[in-house]
Amino acid sequence: MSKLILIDGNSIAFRAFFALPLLSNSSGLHTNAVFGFTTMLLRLMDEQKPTHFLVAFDAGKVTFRHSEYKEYKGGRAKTPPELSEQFPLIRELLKAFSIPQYELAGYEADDIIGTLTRMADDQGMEVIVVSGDKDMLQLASDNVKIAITRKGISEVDLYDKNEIKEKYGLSPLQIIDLKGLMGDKSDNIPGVPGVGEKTAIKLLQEYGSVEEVLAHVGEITGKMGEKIAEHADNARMSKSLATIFREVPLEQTLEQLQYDGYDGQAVATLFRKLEFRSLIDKMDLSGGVSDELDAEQESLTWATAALKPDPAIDFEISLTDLVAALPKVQAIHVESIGDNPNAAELIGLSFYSEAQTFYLPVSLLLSNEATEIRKWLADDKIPKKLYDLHRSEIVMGWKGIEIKGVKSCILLAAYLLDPTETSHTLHSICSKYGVSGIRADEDIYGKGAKFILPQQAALSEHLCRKANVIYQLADILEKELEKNEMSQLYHDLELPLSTVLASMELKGIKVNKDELKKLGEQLAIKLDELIIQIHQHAGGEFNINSPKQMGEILFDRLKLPVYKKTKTGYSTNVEVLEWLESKHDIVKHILLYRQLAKLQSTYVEGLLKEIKPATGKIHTYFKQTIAATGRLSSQFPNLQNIPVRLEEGRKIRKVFVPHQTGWSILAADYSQIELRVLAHISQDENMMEAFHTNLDIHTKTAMDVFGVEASAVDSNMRRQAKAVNFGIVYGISDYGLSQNLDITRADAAKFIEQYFAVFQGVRRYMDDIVKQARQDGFVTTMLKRRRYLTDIAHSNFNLRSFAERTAMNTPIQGTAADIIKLAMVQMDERLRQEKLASRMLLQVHDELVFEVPLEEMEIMQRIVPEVMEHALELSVPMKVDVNSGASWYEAK
DNA sequence: GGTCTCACG
DNA sequence: ACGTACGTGAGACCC
Repeated sequence: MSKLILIDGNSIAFRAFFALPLLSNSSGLHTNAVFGFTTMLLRLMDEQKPTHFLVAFDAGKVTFRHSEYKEYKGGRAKTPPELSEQFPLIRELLKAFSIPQYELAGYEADDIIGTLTRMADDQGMEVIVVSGDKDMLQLASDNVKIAITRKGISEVDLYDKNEIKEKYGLSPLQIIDLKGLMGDKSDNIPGVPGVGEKTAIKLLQEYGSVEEVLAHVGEITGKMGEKIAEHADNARMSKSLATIFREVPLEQTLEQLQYDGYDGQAVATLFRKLEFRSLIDKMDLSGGVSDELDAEQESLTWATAALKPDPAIDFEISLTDLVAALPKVQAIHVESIGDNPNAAELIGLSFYSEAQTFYLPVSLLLSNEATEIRKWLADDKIPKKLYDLHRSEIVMGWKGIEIKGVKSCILLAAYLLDPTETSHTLHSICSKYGVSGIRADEDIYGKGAKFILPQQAALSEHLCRKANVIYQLADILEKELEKNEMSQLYHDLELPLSTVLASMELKGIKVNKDELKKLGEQLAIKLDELIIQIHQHAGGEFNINSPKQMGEILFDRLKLPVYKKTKTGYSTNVEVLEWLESKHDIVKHILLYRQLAKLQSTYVEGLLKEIKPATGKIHTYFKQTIAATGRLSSQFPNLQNIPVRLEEGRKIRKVFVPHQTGWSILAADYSQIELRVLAHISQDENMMEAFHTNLDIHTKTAMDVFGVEASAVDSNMRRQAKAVNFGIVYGISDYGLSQNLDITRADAAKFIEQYFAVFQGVRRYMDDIVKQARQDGFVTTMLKRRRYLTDIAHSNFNLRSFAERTAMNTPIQGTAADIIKLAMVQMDERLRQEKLASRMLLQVHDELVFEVPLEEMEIMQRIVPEVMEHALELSVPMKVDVNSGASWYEAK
């Protein structure tokens, strides 16, 4: 039997657009509505298996309904440009799927669908109408079902005649009368004021139709009757507007809507352009690319890579043959399992050459017979390409094996090309750049509890394929980097940095475990006392760690005033608690409890878990390919957020000590690196002058903003000026500043205005960078690091404002990151040159931490600031403060 | 897995 | 009219 699917194209596009976050591909094209539309199509095809198909669109702005009622659809918000630009893509999508599409001037999609529904119904065809608009329910019949999207587009409610009866107690045609009485805000159809769905249904169940209701209006008592009588004309017109016109003069015949499926190649090509990776995988289109490339595919910059034939894979190769094959190897892959590289299990290596590709399990790699292979890996003069140099060096480093001569790291390159990309797995990079030939790790290994290593043959094939695509991707990505002028950043900074980081992480930092345990015991005593006191004040026991229970105690039981709410209930954060502190004695105990509980769980217990028993050290992992600004982040554990602001927490730093007795910890931090960077980038005369004369920048800001002498700046003025400076770096807004300083928005705005009056170069920079971001779609740092800002021209104020602040902040934060990274690479080099035993241990965004033997203390005190201050020359001097002591705590 | 809270620069 | 400061990671709770 034939089955016809009719889609209301505009309605589904709108639904998809508002249901999904604003996705966009790497060229800044928004794709969320297209994506939603696509998933809808795929599901319909899969579940319904239609024999006939059509997507109808509204044509133009004016329809016959406007001549009837010119306010029809008036007051509707304009279609956001982010959606408008997607309509051509949706048309393209339908073309790729070979699905007929149709529109007709003067008519809406509803009318086209209504007409076709009538025609199909007459022929006894089964029909499914898909829309987000409940008006469509009027089309239901024995053969016609209506699918209405629910909760965005992920689910639909399928209505047939009976279900409409069940849900509304009305026949399909009475849906029109329902609209006539209750109106429709979104189409600006008035209906009868005061009549909602409930009342309308009651009336229709009693009288049957709008006309009958009006005829019996005398019987309807009270206000309701008057209202209906008064708005009788409205009701009639509304009904007429809501009626779908089913006699559209169509050129399309039902036969023309026959659907015979689609060409996978055309769809795959479009999906690649749109970067619908998950869909490409789902449809298994990625593996199917064969030798013949169609013209369209050729237009993709990197599609040719897909031409590469499958590698010849040898997993039964002898070690002797393998060594003989090494000179031709161009790419390798180091496979390891586990999130934490310092605890990951090394599985094996694969090697790619044009002639053959082979796999070497870890057991063989570590055998005596593999010396030649390890030598090859450690040979700096043999160029290699791989994916994730940083992780590979750590994993191999734990086995005592070095990798040198790496000229390409796919992960690093992909990150630099777009640091905001959510995933940089080898598989996702392949999809993005049109390289086929590997499956996702998850496909091979499963995930979570289901994780399992496959048989040797399957494992070997998967890893060999990885080495193969690494080889293919290297060229593609490096050409892109070259285009973006990022080659130097990649080769001279980020790649060497990977090695520097790996060596820091492998060394680790010594932790005084006994001291840490002692701290934990002291905390436990205080926490126990606090728990008792808090429960007493509360008049009963509850879990203080549960924000939900805490909220109930404070606001329901103790009836404290509610200051702020979260999405799910009462907010109980520090800001709220500090506001409540004077109102109840329990609050100060809670505040102290929170502070100490954080120390106990995150820092005492958390750090204890990370100490390697054999060495007493902690080995963090600095992620090099996560932060959108170019900063590093630290994991397993995070050593970039060890407490410092409050003394109780700061004591945690006492447990970070040198790994040998007689050594010291040396910490060096940049003073005001971000504001110095801002002074340089903006070339603001006043600010540059301040740094040249080595003034305290916050005091200087206070002097200028308040118009007073240095001697007249009190601590409060300096504090406010400091907050303004922070705000400037973050991309200032009066609202943000007002929150931070707890002042009115108007006062905050005045501050900012005064600030810009004296720092005019800064104002110019802020204006220019936003303009430039709008023009280019991205911003850059001094070293050409790039961040795309897809929302910079968004119609939504919040999204656009956020993008604008990001445009202001990223060049500053990112350049600061560039500078300290440069300093790290140079410092590593310098330590080697000077043959020093001192070791670099940690980086905390503007601070480097070293351990230093006594005899090197003097030279390190000199060298470290020298290297850091001159890592990159700016038009203002850099300033670095150096401190040393027995632990990180003392090095302040 | 999402939410809240809080630690750092 | 809109209603956030920029960038991270981790622990606890709760569904």
